[in-house]
Amino acid sequence: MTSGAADKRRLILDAAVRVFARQGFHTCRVSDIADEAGVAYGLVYHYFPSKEAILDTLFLERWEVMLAAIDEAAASDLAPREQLRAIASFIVDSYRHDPDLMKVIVVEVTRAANTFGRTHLEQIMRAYESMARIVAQGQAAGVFRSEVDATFAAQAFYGLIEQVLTQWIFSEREIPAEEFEHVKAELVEMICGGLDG
Amino acid sequence: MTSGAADKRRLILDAAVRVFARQGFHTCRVSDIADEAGVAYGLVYHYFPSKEAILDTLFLERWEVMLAAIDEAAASDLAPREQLRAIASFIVDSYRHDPDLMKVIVVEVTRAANTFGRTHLEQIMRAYESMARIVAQGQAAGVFRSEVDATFAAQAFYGLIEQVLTQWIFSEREIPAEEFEHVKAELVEMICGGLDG
DNA sequence: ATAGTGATTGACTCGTCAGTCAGGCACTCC
DNA sequence: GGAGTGCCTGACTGACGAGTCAATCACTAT
Repeated sequence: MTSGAADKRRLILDAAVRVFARQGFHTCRVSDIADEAGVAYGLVYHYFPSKEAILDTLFLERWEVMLAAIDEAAASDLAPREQLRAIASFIVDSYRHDPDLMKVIVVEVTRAANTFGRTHLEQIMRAYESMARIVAQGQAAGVFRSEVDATFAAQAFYGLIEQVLTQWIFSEREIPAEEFEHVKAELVEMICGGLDG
Repeated sequence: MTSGAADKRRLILDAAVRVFARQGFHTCRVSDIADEAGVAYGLVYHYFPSKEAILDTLFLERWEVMLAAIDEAAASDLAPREQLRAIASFIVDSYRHDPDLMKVIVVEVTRAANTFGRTHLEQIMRAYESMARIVAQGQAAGVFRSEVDATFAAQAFYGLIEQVLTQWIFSEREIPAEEFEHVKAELVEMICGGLDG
C-alpha cells in the first residue's frame, strides 16, 4: 500500500517530536526515535538522510504555517492592536495544541544560535519583518507611538511570546485553558499599554 | 609559584569562553579548550571534574555578579523606572564588556531548557523575582499600572533584554557604542511607555 | 642530597552512536 | 512461478571524544 509508506514517515516525524521534546536533540539517539516510532533503526535512514534532516523537516513544516498565519493577520483589515492579538493567539494556540512540537522549535531551533538557529535564520527573520510591518502601519495610522523603532517593538513582542512559551516549557505543568486565554490578553496589554500609569 | 596554578585555571576558563562561544558547548571538544588555553589535555581534568563543570563555573561566576547588581538596583532609592534602567544598563554593559561570555550564558544556559537551564533554574528564577519585586513596588507606589501582573511584566522586561542580546549574538556585527546606549533607553521606553499613543 | 607535594603532560581506553549494507519480505505484473 | 520493485530490518562498522593514568617536572622543606 502506498499510504502505508507515507504513514511510516509521519510516524517517524511524530515520534521524533516526542523524543526531541523529552531528551533534547543532542542527547537523544536515532535509535530512540526508531523505538518510539515502533520502527526499525534503518527505516529512519530510508526516509531521512540524517538526524538533522528530521529536525529541519519538523521546523520548516510548522514555521511555514506560522508565517502564513502572521501574514494573514497582517493583511487583514483588523486594527493593528488586534492584528498583534491574532498573532499572539495563533502562537499560544500552537503551543496549546502541540506543546512538544513548539518546545522543539523554540528550544532546538529558534533559541539555538550555534546550531540550527543559524541555518534557519532567514525563516526566523521573515517572521520578525512581518510583525515589524504591522507595528509600522500602526505608527503610520497614528494609533501607535513613533518613539519606538518598529523593528525593536516587533522584537519585544516576539521576545515576550517566546519568553512566555519558555516559561511554560520549563515549568512542565499542564497549563489550564483559562491561563492560555489570559496570557493572550495580558501579552497585548503589556506591549501596547506599557507599565506607566 | 602558587599564582601560576591559579593562572592556569583562569587560562582554561577564559579559553573555554572563547571556544564555547565559537563552536558551542555540545560541538566543541575538551581538547579544543586545552589547545586554546595552550595547556595539556589532562590539565583541564586537574582543575575541573568534567566539561560540564567548566560551563557551570562560568555561568555561576557571572550570574552571581548579575544578581548582586540587580539587588543593588532594587535596594536603591531610585525611581522604579530608573531601577529598571540600571538593570538594563548593567546587562547591556556586560555584553559590551565580554560578548563571548554573555553569548555562552544566554545560548548555552539561560535558553537551554533541556540541559543546563534545568540545572540552574533556581538561579535564573532568582533574577526574575528581584525584577518582579521592582515592578510590584512601582505599582504599590502608583507610578506603574496594576493591570499587568508584576511577574509577567518582569518576564517581559527580561525577555526583551535577552531578545536584544540574541539579536546581537546572531548578527555577529561589531556593535557601535551609541547603539548600546540607544538600546538601553529604548528598552525602558518600550516596557514602560508601551506602543499605544 | 633526598624526599615529598602538587602541577603538568599526552598517549591510551572504552563506551557510544550516526550512518551503512546485505539481505528479507510483500506485493504486483507478466 | 518468477522476476522486479520498493518497503523494511537490525547487526555491524568506523569515527570520535570524554575521561583516565602512569610518568615527568618544578619547587620546597628537611
